[in-house]
Amino acid sequence: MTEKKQHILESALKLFSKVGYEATSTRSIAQEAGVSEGLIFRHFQNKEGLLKYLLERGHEKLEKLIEPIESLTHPKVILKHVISLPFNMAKDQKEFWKVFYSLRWYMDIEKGNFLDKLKIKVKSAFKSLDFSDPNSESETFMMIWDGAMVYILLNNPDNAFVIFETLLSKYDL
Amino acid sequence: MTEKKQHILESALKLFSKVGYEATSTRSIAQEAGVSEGLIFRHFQNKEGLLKYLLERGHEKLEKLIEPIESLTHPKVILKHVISLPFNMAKDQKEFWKVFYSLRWYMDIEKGNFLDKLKIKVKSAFKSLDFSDPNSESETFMMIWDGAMVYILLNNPDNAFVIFETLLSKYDL
Amino acid sequence: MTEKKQHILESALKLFSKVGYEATSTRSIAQEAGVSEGLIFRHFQNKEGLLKYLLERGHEKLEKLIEPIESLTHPKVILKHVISLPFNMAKDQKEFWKVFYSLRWYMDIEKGNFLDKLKIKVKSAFKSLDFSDPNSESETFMMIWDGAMVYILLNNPDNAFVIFETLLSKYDL
Amino acid sequence: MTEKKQHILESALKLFSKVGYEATSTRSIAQEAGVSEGLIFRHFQNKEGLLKYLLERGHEKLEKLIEPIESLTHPKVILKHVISLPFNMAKDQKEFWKVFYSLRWYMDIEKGNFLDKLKIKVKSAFKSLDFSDPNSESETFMMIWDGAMVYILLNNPDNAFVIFETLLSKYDL
DNA sequence: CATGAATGAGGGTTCATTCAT
DNA sequence: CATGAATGAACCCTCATTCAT
Repeated sequence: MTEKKQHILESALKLFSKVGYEATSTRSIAQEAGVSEGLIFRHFQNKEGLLKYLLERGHEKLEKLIEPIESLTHPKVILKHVISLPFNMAKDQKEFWKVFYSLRWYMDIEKGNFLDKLKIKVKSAFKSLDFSDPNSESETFMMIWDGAMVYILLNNPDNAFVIFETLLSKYDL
Repeated sequence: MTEKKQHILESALKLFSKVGYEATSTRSIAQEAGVSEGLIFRHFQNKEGLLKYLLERGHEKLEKLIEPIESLTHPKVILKHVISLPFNMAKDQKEFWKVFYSLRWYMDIEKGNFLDKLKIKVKSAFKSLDFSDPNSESETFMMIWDGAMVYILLNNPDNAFVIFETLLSKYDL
Repeated sequence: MTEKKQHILESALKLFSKVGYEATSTRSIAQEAGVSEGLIFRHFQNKEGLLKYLLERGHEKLEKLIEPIESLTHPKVILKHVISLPFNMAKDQKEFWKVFYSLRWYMDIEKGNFLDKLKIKVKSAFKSLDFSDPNSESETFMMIWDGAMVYILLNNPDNAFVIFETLLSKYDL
Repeated sequence: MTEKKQHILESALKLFSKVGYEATSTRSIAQEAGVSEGLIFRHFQNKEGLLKYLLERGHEKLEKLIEPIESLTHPKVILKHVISLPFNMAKDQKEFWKVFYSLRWYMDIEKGNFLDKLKIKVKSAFKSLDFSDPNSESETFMMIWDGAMVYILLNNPDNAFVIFETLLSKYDL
């Protein structure tokens, strides 16, 4: 990974998350990265290749986020940990999620294993807690999780903590 | 409103919701509508004008959705009614929301009064129910509402009703 | 057929025949035609579409060249008429053939019916003249015809008439 | 001549003859040769340099083809020998001629001495045979020779031998 | 109201070529 | 000798938009 390739990746993520994938020209990426336009195509084949690469790298980072959760056992701790994720994101994670969330409306972006793994963990937690329908509970929980994610990303709220607390109370966490 | 203008609107909404606003060319709209490309610009000035028009018309329809809620008084009935909205959408409403939800990531789309009115109504309901922090409660409630909306639009699930029920239980509705 | 479309066709034929299809940019065609580059694509879809159109039009013109030959009956007159074709070409026919002859090395350009029709006529002539192997004779004749065509196009010779006569003598025409 | 340089030459000849000089990218040559793109430029300065080199080497090989003819004295033997050349070509000679023949439409490729030497030899043969106009005869003969060459290269025919015989009969060879 | 020819800026991409290593 | 990262000009093509009819 050369420095310039890295620059391209950073600039692309930044621009994709700021104005959207479609609205971002390869020209603007090159400019932002201080690089010739051709270099983008040498490294990533085409614009979509660059996007794919970005998404893969994003997923890899997310996988690492999940590891500490995997080893948790107490159900309420699990749920609390999962629901806290949207409220604790680094900047580049936010950028990644913005791209991801805006793209899923029109592109087949397999969420990879990340959200699935999360849901499985959540479901087992609800099972442990003797919920009558763990399936629907986990589905609903993840739906809310998604809502929280979107809320954070779009509004960047000051009162995130209060929302978080309110959410916890719904599940007695 | 001539018939052709109507065709343009329908085609645009269909395409915007299917492939996205940016990815939809005025040419494809004209083709889909069986109309010359120039006519789009005669009627709507430019592509963005067409979008704006579409969004306004969408909001108008939504306003009508809200009217029956406005007159409700019992707080639990209000909440139930509001949270049921994502689960009861006509086809063109879905198309509208898809466009709206995908666009809000990168465009300044004033949600208009619709969501605000809904939130106000919800907040007063929580107040009536003596929740300690009606503000955060309504904020959280609408966040979940959003999550439900996205969930329905993206997954078009069979088990929507079960999710709906699960959601109701969280608020004892 | 608008005037501008006609200009594009003329410019394209001119440039294709002068520097070759591959080496001719759509930009240069537009410039030569005094037309915006986009117009080429509106009228002909893409560069290859323009070429195809040109080739078809060329073939149509050739078909007309063949008509007077079709009605001939005397075998020697037929052969003489056919072999004279390369030596009697208008400017735009020359341009067409240059494009055609340079392209056939790497592209599947079905010669259309023109050369085939010519060969059939030639074969029947050789049959009438009681040649022992009319098939090979006509094949060879057309091969020489091709050689003459190339010779004329590439060298634009002054002594074309002498060559023509020399050729006739080979077949006692 | 390193092995890699040789690979480049072979790959270039192969690709030039298959898809044409213009349509062949230096990248594709490097790939085909299993070599870095930069190496092409180290060895041949630029793409045209590579072509020139190839053409020179081709001509050198042709010179060797001519040597046995140079020493011939009997005019009919000479003519027969010359006209047989198109029908007896090795694979790489064919590749060379394809490149040569497709390029001559738009590039100044001095045919080198090969064809000239051939023509001179042919002319002297016709002189020996007391043809009234040896000049035109040799010109015409070489024109037919060219036609045969093109015919062989483009059609790769099974019946080449019959054509050859038919051609001989035209000159009582 | 409606068409469709026409534009020109900008889109993604490929190209031959250079240069530090 | 050989690589491969990097360039920037040019490529074909699509876009939203205009305008005469």
